[in-house]
Amino acid sequence: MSKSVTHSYSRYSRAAAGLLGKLIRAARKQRRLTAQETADRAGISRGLLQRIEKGDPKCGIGAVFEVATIVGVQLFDADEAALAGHARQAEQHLALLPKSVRRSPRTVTDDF
Amino acid sequence: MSKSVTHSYSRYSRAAAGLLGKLIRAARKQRRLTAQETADRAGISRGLLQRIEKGDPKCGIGAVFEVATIVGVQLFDADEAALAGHARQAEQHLALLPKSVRRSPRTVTDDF
DNA sequence: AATATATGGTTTATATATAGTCCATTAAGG
DNA sequence: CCTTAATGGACTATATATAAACCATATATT
Repeated sequence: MSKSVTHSYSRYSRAAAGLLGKLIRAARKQRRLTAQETADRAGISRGLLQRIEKGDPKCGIGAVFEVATIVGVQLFDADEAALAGHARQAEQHLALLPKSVRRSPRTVTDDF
Repeated sequence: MSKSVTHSYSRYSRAAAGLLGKLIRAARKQRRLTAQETADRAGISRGLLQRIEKGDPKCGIGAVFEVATIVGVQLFDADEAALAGHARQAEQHLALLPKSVRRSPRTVTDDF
């Protein structure tokens, strides 16, 4: 038990995770899906689903997205086709940028 | 090494995680942020940032959202205020739904 | 009201994510 | 070019997420 670092997240991140959890829970209820059934379909445990719906930031993003998909919460406002399009666009954008960022010698613009 | 279950995610979930990673990476380059610097600001390791940008579904959603916020990728199209609004709305919606879903007695509609 | 079931919250054991190194490669900028 | 830094990819130790089983409570349905 050397030293737990207890990472803390920004208010926004916590709010985002919490919101997503609430949306998922609302969507699940709307579809009248049992927690157990939803967890089974997602291939996760009921306990993990509880934490996801509670907005626990330590849940794997894959599990969260999986559940979101199952209960019908759309990420990015998109269907899979649009998803692919976005990905392509993101990649093209990347191609135009330098492959590695190099900081300017003078101390960086780290303004607060 | 008893038995790794190797959970598999749906195509959509994987696509979503992958897209988010690409968006994050593109945004980081646009802002000319070093991987190390970004990781430092997010309070995570550079290795984890790499996995996030690669779209690894096992990354914690809190870490992903934190990085997304830092590099300026907006989730849910919203600022923090709108986030709170969404949360309120989701909660109100929940209030209207039964607190526990009950499956109809006849075998469930589990059609494949 | 009675009954059956969904949910919330524990606990424990195990798998695995993460941090923190390391090294090799690449590419930016002088 | 040459130098310096950023990146990608391994590897290890440790913290922790997850599954599974459990119990108590609340709630739906008869």
